Amino acid sequence: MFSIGQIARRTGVKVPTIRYYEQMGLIEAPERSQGNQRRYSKAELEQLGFIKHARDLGLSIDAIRDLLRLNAHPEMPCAEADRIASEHLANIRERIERLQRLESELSRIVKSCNAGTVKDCYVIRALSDHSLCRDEH
Amino acid sequence: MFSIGQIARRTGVKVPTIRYYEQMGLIEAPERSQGNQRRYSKAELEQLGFIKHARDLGLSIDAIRDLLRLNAHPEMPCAEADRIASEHLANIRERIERLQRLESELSRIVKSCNAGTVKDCYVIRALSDHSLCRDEH
DNA sequence: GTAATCTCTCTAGCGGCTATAGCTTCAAGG
DNA sequence: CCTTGAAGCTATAGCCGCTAGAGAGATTAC
Ligand SMILES: [Zn+2]
Ligand SMILES: [Zn+2]
Ligand SMILES: [Zn+2]
Ligand SMILES: [Zn+2]
Repeated sequence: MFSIGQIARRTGVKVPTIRYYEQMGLIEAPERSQGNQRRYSKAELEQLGFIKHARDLGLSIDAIRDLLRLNAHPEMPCAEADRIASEHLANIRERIERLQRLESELSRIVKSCNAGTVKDCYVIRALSDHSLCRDEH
Repeated sequence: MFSIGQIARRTGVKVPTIRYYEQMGLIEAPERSQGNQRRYSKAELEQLGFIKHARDLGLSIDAIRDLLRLNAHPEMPCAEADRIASEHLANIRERIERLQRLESELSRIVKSCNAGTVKDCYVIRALSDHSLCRDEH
């Protein structure tokens, strides 16, 4: 049996975050000690590790809840899990593309300023006028 | 003189967002009509366009506030504006790198599942075990 | 004059935590 | 057994950048 602090240290998830996950229904309310403190089993520790890793990979709480439900039914087909992961991947790719458009626009803007006064600053001018931009964002 | 709805349509910034920007100190409280409705000048319309463009480029409210203050002092050196833009660019580059690491990890994971049952699903296994990952995230 | 459309303020909610306050419980040392 | 200090408890509020809704009043077009 582990205290909340112990599983926090072992998984790298902070104590208030663990309580938050419980509230959000990611983890079941665990057993309690006589003095009402949370006591976790090894299985619960591992589940929290799963959640941590999924969060580190950028999955949302909702997506993780669905994945945990699937994980509890090992004989079901995994198509749903694969779909969640693929959708997340597509989402990440979109974000990368958007950020790359911003990156190219911003690096052009930053390079174009020859550091004079605000009145002549290309950064300021570019912000005032989207038509100076190369593409959309 | 423009109503809030008119500048919303012209700039593409939604009405509640304009009020929010006012509350956040990005734009001054404008004149009011006899019936207490906001009335904007052309200069204020343009300033909102500046804000919209800066937001579209991903700048934070705080950064935009600073840029607007600089914009009001055309004779000052623009080093500060350039610094804000460069910092933001660096920040975007970091986010791109992080997302690219996630992308490569996730695309590997998604590709590795041969769509069987949950018990054998590589997506689920990879989430349970970070040591299956190629790099950190 | 009336109806339709804006606009007003105020409040609450989103996601994913994080921080604080004021309390209780636990574990270790004497 | 008792004390002390760390750790845990609940409840509440705050972060960012909006967005949504309620219930009221203002404006505009016909
Ligand atoms: Zn400059
Ligand atoms: Zn632009
Ligand atoms: Zn699978
Ligand atoms: Zn990993």
